[in-house]
Amino acid sequence: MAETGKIVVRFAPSPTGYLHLGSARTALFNWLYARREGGKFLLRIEDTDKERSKDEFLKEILEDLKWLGMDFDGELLFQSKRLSVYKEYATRLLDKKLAYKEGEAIIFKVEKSRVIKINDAIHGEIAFNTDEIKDQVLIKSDGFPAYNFACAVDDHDMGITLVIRGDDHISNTPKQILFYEALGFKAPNFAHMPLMMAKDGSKLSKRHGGVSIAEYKKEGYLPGALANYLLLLGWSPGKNREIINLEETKKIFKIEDLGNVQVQFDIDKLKWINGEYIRQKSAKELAALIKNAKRIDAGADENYLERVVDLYKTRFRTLDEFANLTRCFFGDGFPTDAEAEKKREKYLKDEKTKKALTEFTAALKKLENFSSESIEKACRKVAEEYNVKPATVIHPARVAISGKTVGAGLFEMMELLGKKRVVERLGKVL
RNA sequence: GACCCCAUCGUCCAGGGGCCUAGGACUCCAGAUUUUCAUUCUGGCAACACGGGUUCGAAUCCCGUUGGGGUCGCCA
Repeated sequence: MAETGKIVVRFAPSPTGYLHLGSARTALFNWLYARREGGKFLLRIEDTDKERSKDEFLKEILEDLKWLGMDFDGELLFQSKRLSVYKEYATRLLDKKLAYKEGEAIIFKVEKSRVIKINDAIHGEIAFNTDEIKDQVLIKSDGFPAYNFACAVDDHDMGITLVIRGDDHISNTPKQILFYEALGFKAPNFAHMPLMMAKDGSKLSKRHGGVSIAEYKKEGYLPGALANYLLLLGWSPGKNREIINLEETKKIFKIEDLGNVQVQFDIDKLKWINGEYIRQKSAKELAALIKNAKRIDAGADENYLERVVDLYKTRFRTLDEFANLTRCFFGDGFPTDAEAEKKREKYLKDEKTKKALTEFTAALKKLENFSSESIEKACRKVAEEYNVKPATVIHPARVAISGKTVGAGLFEMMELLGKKRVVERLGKVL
């Protein structure tokens, strides 16, 4: 199967769960390495756990990889379809007396007091004494191969030249090397990447919020931004650069540049990067994304949606944030924040302010050209008449029309909402 | 516990013997702009884990300690 002289790497998920942030990062570095070296990026499905493997997980994993921007070469390889291959190799070891049977299972006999050395591309030399390694199951009683055996056999058969995987596999490596030796195969090279932990240094888990790529997709993170962030964990483009896309990265990525230090996932930085990517996109592109993801209920007019996006472009870092921020533009059922309501009431307790706002509302009603410019003119005029700062009118007005104390410029918001809705909403609080 | 990996601001990354009174980014704080928020701009807080060596000189090399992490399944 293997072409000589060519770089071949693989990503080998087991379809027993969704694609995890950590696995996605591993996949990304594999993909980058393959693309940079002009090699192949293969996908192998490790579905030897009959109970836990599910089609829906596989489907989602494939979808998420694609979403993040990775493509793979060749056919998918399913371990569950290669049972006879593993059995044959195991039988070979049985014949050579390197393994023995225990019931239906086939067990590999580990020779004691040997030193197995790995030359890891990230960690350098790592040595193990085989005294630390127990005899290894090759074929389980159910006829399925054990993980390490299937992994070694497949990496060989697929012609893998470099295995890039997490540090949690370091201790599996000497076992696999033993299998390569016994089978008479040349072992691939290895690169073990330090693991990703939660922000507090503990294991990345559900309690720390999202761990699956699907969740970030759902919350409205952009794939390029997520990939960019993951890239920065253990790698750097240099020159103090932070924002870099996959296209550019695949031209400069080198496996030697991978860090050997454990990293922590920081949602704040991800959000910042996502915000950067959002600001790079046009309102049109963002509107399309928002529409596709059904982020807003109303079947809003495209042009209108684009204008809302434009107004809020610097104010949201995820599509979810956009949806929460702009509910008042897509129907009258928007909620009013408790704090905002308090502020509005406080403003309107002042008689002068209330009168000014009433007058402002009346002026708006009479406006023929409901543009932000003329709205602003009207606002300033009223403020002057009542001898109050424009802000005194503006703040309660914003709460009235949007339910929030924060948002875009009031006059632009009003123009976009249109006279009818604005006057109605102001009337309700006066 | 045994074996293995790791150690620069809270986090990510740069720095790999003199260029380091350690640089950038996120976060946080302050200021400017502004109708709020955000954006943008300016400034600030904040780190070489500790102890021994080696060396004229160590964040950088070596050893140890401590700390964190991983693995010890007929899970993958």
